[in-house]
Amino acid sequence: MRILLIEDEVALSDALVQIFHKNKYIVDACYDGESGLDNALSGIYDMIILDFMLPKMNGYEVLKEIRAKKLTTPVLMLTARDTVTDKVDCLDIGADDYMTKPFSSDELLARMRSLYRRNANVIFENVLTWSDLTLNLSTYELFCGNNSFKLGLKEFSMMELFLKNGSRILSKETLIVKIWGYESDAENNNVEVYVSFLRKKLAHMHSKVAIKTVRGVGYCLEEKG
Amino acid sequence: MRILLIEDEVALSDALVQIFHKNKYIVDACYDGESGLDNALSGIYDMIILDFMLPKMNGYEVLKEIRAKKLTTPVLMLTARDTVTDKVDCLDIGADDYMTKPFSSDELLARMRSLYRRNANVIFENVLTWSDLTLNLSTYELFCGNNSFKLGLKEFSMMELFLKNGSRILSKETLIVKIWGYESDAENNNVEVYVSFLRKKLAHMHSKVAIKTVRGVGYCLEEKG
DNA sequence: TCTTCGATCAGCAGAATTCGCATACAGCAT
DNA sequence: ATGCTGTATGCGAATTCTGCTGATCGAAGA
Repeated sequence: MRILLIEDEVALSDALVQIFHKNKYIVDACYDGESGLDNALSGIYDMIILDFMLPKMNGYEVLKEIRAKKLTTPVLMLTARDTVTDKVDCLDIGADDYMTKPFSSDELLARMRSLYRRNANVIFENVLTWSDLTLNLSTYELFCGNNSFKLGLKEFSMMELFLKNGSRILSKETLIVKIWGYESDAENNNVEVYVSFLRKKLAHMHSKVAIKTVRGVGYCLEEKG
Repeated sequence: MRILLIEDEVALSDALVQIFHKNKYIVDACYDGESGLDNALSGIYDMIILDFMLPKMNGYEVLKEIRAKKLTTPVLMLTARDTVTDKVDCLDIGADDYMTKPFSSDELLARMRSLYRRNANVIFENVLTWSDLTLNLSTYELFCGNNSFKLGLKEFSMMELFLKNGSRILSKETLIVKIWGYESDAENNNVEVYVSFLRKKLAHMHSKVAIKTVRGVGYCLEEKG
């Protein structure tokens, strides 16, 4: 697991880096908001540990910018500010957890494990992967080996849902609600058409993955071979 | 969002139910560990709020059992115990967040939103088990040991009913209503045909479970050996 | 206890109908 | 113009249903 630590108190930062190393994590440390944001946007991290009080740009702004750029990396806020509104604000703009100083390193590690466990194999470097498929969430490109396709918005949304759910079956109603929205008059046929488009592209790329239909129920991904 | 609240302090439970209602969440409340676990295993919830100190079975045990049954519903622990080891233990056996009493309801709601947001597009794994059989409600797969079968829609609905009712007898009329719907001209023979399909698959998997016919009444599951 | 008879059930195979697929085309926005 | 999106249609496939035959069960009477 690769971690980005954004924390300006050098003593604390160093201590955490040591602890993370002991736990076999790869860590990069930043000491101000701007460089933290730059590094975060590289998209290579599995988790970001973010302090609130930072030089140049505070943690709240960094987090906001990260989410505005559609980066989905899990963020754990780590701060001395413990008012409820601070916590609520951060959680609501996209933080995944929030710990107040002073804190126990064991608890921090446990919370990181918990967060990572739930998102394991789902999002890595801001792309979604499943079997030999990789979907870039920023460019809407779908990769399989050396081949790639740029997907349209609807195709992309559908592929995203499939990749996030793997072999779990998604009903057409679910797909309609998640892709076209709760109130829409999209019909089953719309789903079928886009499934057909995606299948065509998967075949072109010789992917091992196929979209399997479960008659009367919905669709799911399936790995061939 | 449908929430299961497992909390034995009635005053707190009632207050939370009110708060959840205000936020348009659907809530079911349980007051002890055993009934909480039963309800959790139904698999219909999007999130579980779980107290630690509970009659009959404590929260730790409930959580352990939930994860042992491969249920992936997010669980937020809510408890008076605030030692680090308690937190670490719970997070490591599968809790997604941990709050200590007393807590702010606003923070609770924010943490719930955060947890829900991150998993918004993921269908949680839900399974039903009885004896050596496990039915994955997300993939329509029926497992027995290493063997598995993908079930069709009607087979699946029937198996789901059987597993939910265990050794309780289900009449053909009940099965018809639940599988084919209230208004349908499906006849007893339809039920018999699908019972036969399922029996064939159970035999193939060498399951200890058999569908027993109770002549003139209906069917139920039976464990052999 | 054994036998008999009617009712109920299992299992198969082929028919039917629903459901899904692919393609074509029109509308719209960029 | 180009590409994305939504709608319509006929074909194809798989599940689901129906009808039938033989098997099994259980009650009642000898």
